[in-house]
Amino acid sequence: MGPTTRARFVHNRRRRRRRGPYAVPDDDDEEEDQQEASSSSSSSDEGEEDAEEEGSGEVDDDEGEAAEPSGKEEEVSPVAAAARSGRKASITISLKKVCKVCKSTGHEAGFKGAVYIDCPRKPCFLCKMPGSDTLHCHTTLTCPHRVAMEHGVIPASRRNTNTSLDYVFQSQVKGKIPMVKPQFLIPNQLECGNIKFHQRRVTCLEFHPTKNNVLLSGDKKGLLGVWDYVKLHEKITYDSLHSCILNSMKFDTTNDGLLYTASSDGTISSTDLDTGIGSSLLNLNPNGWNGPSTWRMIYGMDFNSDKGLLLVADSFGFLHLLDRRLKARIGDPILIHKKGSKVTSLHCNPAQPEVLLSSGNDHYARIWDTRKLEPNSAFASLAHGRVVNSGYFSPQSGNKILTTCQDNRIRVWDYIFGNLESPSREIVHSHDFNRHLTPFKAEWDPKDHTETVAVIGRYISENYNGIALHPIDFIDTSTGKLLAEVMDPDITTISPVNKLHPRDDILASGSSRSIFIWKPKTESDATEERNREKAKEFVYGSGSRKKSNGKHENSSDDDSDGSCDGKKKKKAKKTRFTHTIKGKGKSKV
DNA sequence: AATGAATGAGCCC
DNA sequence: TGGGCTCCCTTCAT
Repeated sequence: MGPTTRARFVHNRRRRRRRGPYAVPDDDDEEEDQQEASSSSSSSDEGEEDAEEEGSGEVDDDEGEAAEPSGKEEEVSPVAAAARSGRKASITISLKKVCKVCKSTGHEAGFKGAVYIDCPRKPCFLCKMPGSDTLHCHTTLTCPHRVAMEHGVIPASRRNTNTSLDYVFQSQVKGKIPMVKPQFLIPNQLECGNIKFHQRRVTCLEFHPTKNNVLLSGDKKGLLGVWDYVKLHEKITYDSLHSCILNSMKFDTTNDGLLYTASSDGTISSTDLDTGIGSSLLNLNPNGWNGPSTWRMIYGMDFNSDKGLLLVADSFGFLHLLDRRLKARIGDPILIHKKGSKVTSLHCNPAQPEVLLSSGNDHYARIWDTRKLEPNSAFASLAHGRVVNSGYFSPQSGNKILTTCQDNRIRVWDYIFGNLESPSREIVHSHDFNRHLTPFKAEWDPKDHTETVAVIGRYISENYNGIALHPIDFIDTSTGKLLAEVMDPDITTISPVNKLHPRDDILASGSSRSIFIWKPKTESDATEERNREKAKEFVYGSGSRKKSNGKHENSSDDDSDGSCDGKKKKKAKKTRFTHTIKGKGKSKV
């Protein structure tokens, strides 16, 4: 914590608190104001200490501080801080624990070992209900949705239940779903990991539609990687397709070799993967950079195979239609989300390609008929609590909708032609984020005929025997039940990008700059693992939440991978990848 | 080991 | 409507 931070801290005491949809009640601010006035003593536990803080003036209790390992904030001279802020030195000294989140005393937030201790004054980080110091409330650690994930479902408040239409819908849905659910294998065993193939974080993944072991990946720099994860050394990268974030990839369903890519540079590229020849299909910024207010970025894209149409949405709320053969735009752009707001994703219905689902920063997901597109002609507008990261029709019947919203809820609509006023289910799940990460997107398992299983990375960590890990969650969207948590003690980073193989039981995940391939555990894997665990006195994947003192062991991730990477770097600049992990028996150098 | 930067949405004025 | 400020479990490089 630097001196400037300290200065900001002093300054911040005057700030207005942000009020989100689930913001804590007002008394929080009032209390803070009282502290500022330092006149009346607060009724809270911290009151005494606050008074001490404000009143004690120049004295710094160094002796008391020495025993406080986490009292970093106090080490900075307030005089220096004040000097930097250009004001006369008004000395603010905290003697006791200071919460780095709410800046008040008496408690501390942050990691204690692998367990994150919440600030009791803040909303639950998972379900966003008010913090534990307010009436009837809890912190993230004790959130009912966390303790038992299967209780994370909030049933929809369906006013029109039991209408005759509902029965019709139900029977129609049921008619399309095979009654016998095939055995579902969770790809929970780390097969291989490719390290620093990408120089920036992975933003999208896609399996090749016909070549079974080929995975494509895009990153924040616009690099496209094509990788055969069985023949580990077969890798091709394209670095000149895009100049920044590769947001979406789609194969031409009529030509497997043709890949369309959408980027925040405002262009759509078409690349022939057999010849490596690429061409630009669309450029929304033909006049170059004229500042952020005019720069158009492309996030959502999908391909309508019936019409040979490419649907593209920009960061100003507009939808563009593109004829693939003519390589020309069709008609004028149409406003499909709030003007000036980002359209985050597009998806054509697999059963009826003219039906389009769009998601946006304007807190809505919308269903459109692309045959009669006009502004405000949406078939339905699905309201969400915050930004909608993604929306997908179910992969086979196209009858369901799955959305991921930054209000930490996954929403499911069971029948798109039914009552869409409110979702059939809301599933509380941690996937909101604050900058720096690729947005989380819950995605259907394309192989699941029952159209219930979805996969999504988890933001908040769980303490798995002393290591804070961020699992990749498999969720039963019909019940909200957590089917599986996929993680590995060597992967301590968050995996926001996940893709399930269209035919095999394989999961590809993108975590920061690395890509990982997961397969189901075989019997021998399981035995081997049990033995290893025994040896290590380490019960992996039990989901038990024991206290421990190992914080994020990020170093373990970097240790072997980084050193390997370093050696590779000397050899060849471009071939930075090829380091693989098989299983979890990693030897540290 | 501490620190800062990259970076986007929400909210306030 | 736009600029400015803030933010909670990041990640990585220096």
